[in-house]
Amino acid sequence: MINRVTIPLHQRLSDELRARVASGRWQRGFRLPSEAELCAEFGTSRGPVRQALAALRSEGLITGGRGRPPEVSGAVPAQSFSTFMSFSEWAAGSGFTPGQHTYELARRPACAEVAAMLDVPADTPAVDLLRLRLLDGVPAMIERTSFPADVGRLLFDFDTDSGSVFAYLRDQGVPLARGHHVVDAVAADPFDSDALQVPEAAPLLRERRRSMAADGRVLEASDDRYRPDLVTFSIENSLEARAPLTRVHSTNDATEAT
Amino acid sequence: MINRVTIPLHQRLSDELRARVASGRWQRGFRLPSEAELCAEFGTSRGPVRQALAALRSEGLITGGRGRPPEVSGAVPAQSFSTFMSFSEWAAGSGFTPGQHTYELARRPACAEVAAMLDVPADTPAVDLLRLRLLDGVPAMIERTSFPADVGRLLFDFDTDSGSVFAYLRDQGVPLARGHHVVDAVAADPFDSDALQVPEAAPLLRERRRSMAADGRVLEASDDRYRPDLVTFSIENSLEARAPLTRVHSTNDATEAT
DNA sequence: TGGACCTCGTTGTACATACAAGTTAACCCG
DNA sequence: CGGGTTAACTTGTATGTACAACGAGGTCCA
Repeated sequence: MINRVTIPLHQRLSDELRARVASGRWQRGFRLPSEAELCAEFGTSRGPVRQALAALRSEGLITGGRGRPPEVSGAVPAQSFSTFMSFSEWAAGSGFTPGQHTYELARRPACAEVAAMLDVPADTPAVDLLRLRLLDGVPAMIERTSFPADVGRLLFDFDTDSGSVFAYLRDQGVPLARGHHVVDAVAADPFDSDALQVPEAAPLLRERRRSMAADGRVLEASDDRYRPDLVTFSIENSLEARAPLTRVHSTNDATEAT
Repeated sequence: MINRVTIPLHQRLSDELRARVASGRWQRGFRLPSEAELCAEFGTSRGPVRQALAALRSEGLITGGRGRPPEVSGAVPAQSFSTFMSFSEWAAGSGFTPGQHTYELARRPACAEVAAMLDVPADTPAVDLLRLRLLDGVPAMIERTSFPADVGRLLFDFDTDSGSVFAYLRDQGVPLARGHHVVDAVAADPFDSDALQVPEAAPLLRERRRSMAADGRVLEASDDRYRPDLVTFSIENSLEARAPLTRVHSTNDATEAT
């Protein structure tokens, strides 16, 4: 039974503060109320307020230090687990219409590479999914995903052209809990260049991902290749907060600071 | 005057715990002592202990939840601000010998791109630094960095072939506090391919960086191009902890989990 | 023997308090 | 009028307490 009646107070606070920033009510540079004022407004003690502010700070949304009330940094906010894991959710949240075209959904014995990524013996049954992902109808990413058979089996009851595999699997109870990502660059192979409409051997931004359950079992492994003129990754770090990573639609320059 | 006599308790605790993991005394999967035991060991209250554990958790070093003592996750630990900002520090910490060869250190009016990155008017005096970075003597990265004149001026008193510009500037009192990074992929231009010893138009992993003071003034802007077979970026995220980003030496595969 | 149940230990959440450290703004004096 | 000092305010750090939520392991009964 799912028991979601009690949302912790500090989380409700951080959600509320996040919403005020997102709505534009609190603009960049806005000096937010002191902890004491927030306590008074929400009728709580300092603990939850500080916990909520710490969460926003770790996301890079606010800055500030001892003696000075926090300020809205206006930086790119860090992305939650599901937003970072799901292309569809990320695209929708960024104001684009995500799309997809499925080339292949196949069950076959795992080849050596797939077996290594899924952490299973070679020739174990696996399910491979090959899709082209679109942003507002424009080809943006080639997605080569493999699943263990018991997870991939679910996909044959799902229209992979309809939307988010991540959301579907989560709704089916697949306990995705952690992700490990490696980002590098590769040259487009003939298939990539044709699908993404770029010259052959053009540089692509590649994210290799392994998604795991809490106990470490690999539930999904993927090789995603992005058109770097369309999608990049962005990081904010500072002396206080370590670097959270976000995937960002690249508007052909890195100098979007106003 | 630098006043560093008092290191906060929770930070000493997290440093100690981090050290135990790094030393191998606490291996992957090790179930660490309960909060009560840690309190007893260090003679503190639960507050600092929880603060230290929260720091480790946000770095992805430990996992765990309600009712279950935390466990060492064995994941790639997040990198601190200075480790992530400094190629030299990162390389040394990863077990490599960093090296560098300076092509050019020049003072000239900022061109349009540099001016935009540094957030100054065009033709403002700026200092450009062009260096090849090495790992164990192997070309790994091309670094094109620009500084405002008052910061770059310091470099003319520094041997840019000797080591870390980041550490030098920090020691000179330059208050680097925040970084904004954008990662994408580009094709090697003729100069890149010659310096990095890769074919022309080979894909390179690019990190564009703007380093700022706490008040937002840009103190450094850089375009770093990595050989993707030598350096990649790595991210761990989870339902609890958002994604910190790390730069990782790529050992030609992404499946280094044992 | 096996399964349901309960208890105990552990972490998450929340409140109250106190002091230290840094920032800001007002104030006073030259 | 300007500059330095001071006082008030704000956040960081730390302690203590209490209860809720959850997991694991043992116990008891069928």
